[in-house]
Amino acid sequence: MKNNKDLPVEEHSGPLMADVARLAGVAISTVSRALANPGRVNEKTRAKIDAAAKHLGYTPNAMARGLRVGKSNVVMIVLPGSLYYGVSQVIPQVLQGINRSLSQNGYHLMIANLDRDETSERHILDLAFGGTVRGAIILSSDLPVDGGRSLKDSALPIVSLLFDMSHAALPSVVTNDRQSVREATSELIALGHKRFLYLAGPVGNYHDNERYLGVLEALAAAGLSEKAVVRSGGTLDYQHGFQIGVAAAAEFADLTQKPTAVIATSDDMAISFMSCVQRTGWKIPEDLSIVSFDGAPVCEYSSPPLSTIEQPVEEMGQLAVSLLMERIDAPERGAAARHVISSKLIRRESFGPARPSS
Amino acid sequence: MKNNKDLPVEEHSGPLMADVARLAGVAISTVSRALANPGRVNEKTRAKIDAAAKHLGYTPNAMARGLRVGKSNVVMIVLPGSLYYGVSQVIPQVLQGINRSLSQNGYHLMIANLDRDETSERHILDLAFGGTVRGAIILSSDLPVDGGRSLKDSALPIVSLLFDMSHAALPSVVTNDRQSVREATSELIALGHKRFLYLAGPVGNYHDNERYLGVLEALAAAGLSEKAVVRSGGTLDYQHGFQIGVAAAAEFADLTQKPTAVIATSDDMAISFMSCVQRTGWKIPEDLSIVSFDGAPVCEYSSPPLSTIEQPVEEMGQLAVSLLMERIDAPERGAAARHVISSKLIRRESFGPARPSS
DNA sequence: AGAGCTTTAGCAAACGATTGCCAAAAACCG
DNA sequence: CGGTTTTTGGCAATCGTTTGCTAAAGCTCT
Repeated sequence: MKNNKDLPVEEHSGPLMADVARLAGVAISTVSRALANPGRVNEKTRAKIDAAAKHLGYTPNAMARGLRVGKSNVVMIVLPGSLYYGVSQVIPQVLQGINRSLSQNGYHLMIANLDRDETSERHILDLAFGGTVRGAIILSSDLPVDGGRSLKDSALPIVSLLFDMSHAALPSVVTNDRQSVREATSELIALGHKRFLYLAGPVGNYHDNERYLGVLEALAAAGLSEKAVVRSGGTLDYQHGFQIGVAAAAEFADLTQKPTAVIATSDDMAISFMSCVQRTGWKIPEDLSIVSFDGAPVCEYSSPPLSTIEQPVEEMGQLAVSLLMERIDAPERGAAARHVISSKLIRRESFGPARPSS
Repeated sequence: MKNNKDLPVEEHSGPLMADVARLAGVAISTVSRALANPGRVNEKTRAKIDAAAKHLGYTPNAMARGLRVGKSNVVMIVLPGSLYYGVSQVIPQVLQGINRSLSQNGYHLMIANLDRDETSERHILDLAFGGTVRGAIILSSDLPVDGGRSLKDSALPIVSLLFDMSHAALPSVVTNDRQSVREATSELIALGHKRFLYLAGPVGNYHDNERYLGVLEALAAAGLSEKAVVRSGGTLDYQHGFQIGVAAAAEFADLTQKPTAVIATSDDMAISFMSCVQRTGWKIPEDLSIVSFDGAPVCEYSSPPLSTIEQPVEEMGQLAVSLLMERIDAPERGAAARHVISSKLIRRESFGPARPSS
């Protein structure tokens, strides 16, 4: 390395710990201890050091510390490929809940990905194995894989949010999708509805499974056949939320026996569905009742206001973080509990009694 | 440091560069060169090294590299306090555009903040001054400050997105808000509208300023007085988008001279406003025309479908990233251009000719 | 004042990679 | 085969912090 002492001044980052030590008139190791472990140093010198640090605008170099102690203060969040995946409208709230909790614990939030292509997978694993992140919160049912590496094999503390991955030894924070949908369906049945249209999410998706099962359970409990529900869609990803609703409306128009109630698995599809069928003369809720899922704020202002099952995503994010903190502090793989937070139906004008005629 | 050679095996992270070197039968420095600068090493040995690295699942430690070379591969995004700030619906798209471009350039995306309290400010500055991030994209008109430190003073390459901060020497990527609103307003005037209601964002907000000026310019160009427009709201933050619309609808109900056209500065407020005034018997667009701003996908499915001015946020994000990359490569403070990307009005059923009666 | 205590200085070895340097080895060429 | 070029090996310093250690210093208390 070329000795560049001859240069006028090095365009370095900022003041170093050594600078603080010099200014405070103490040893560099004392500065380190004062900053990291305030208890182990005399109050007076600690104050002196603090003052010096503040005066210089000193900020410890995170990479140097991270390298030394072998851990970082960053947590990454892994998203599913399609941003919308069923909670489109609530992503910002999820992030907010997570970020707030992380901040309180002194961590930073890194977005590992938004797409889920090969490049992204590699990036995610680089973050995990390159020591950049200390933990991960994953909102997806499949763990990233690239080349020989897999997130599953990393020693990284991970918790799953919105998807139940307790079977894969990941602590999971989920809502009681199935039960909520069952209750909503039962409520529709009690209102006299006997034929249903179910607007599906992508086939095989965890949330679609759960929610559809909820419908079936309610039918069974009421002594109705599975034939009482028509499944629509399932070929499109949640990403195309609005398109699903449009397609479903076309499908609805072709049905000879019209259902009297619709259960949608996301607000987006419910909104576009309503818009389309209303345009063809159907009245909601007089002709057709609708209930959907997500709890997007906009539902309150659709016409008619849309009943939706709201997930307390912010609370869920916070819980996910605190579980992650536990795993970081006590990295016991194994005991992966499934934490259920109740979602709840918000009743609005989009549903009512079934028409006597049908 | 205690010598712990007696411990069975160290729960280290993973394989080191030294392990790769050993397996490939080459020197550690050769491995480093092969990985970082593939050109400077024989193709055959490079292949051997690659194979060894892949076999071990080797991932270079980002913090060690970062410490050594004095730079990281992380870019942070600084958000305004309220998540919604006028582009609520499009935050995910913005992030997506930014993240995709960053990935292509080998960078990772860190969310510096979602709130904007004191803790967040400190975190942001820690990231900036602690060497964690290599650059920043800021979506806010005020730069973080904490204690003695200010983002302004950091040597960090920064670009501003959505807000024009070229006056503060930050390259900025913005839309032509004012012009778009002016054109939309002119279009309404051409349709015979003479009295307007303007649904304002927070007073003093850059976007609110620009958009309101657009309205005024259109009025002036048509020879109309400024009195032709009633300003509503301005006390609530964009965060409360829907509430602004609700409040504005109440205000609208009290007006003795009803406007025939409404210009809203965000889709959220337009949607809730429509919902409320429709409930009191007003017909849109027969009685009242509405145009809003943001280009949220949901507008296509409101009733009636809402005309809105769409901002190409993904494209803007990409441009912001490429500007940032330039700044990183050639850190010339100064020449801070303002890059304008055109937004455009999407015409839907929410507006039409003014009623002759008024 | 000396014993017993807490606090600090100073030293040095990490953490895991990058990089300049020079010599050794290998490959290439006529 | 000698000479030239390309490629490697080894060494050592470096990035900025943490941390264990020992010894020195400061303090309190009898």
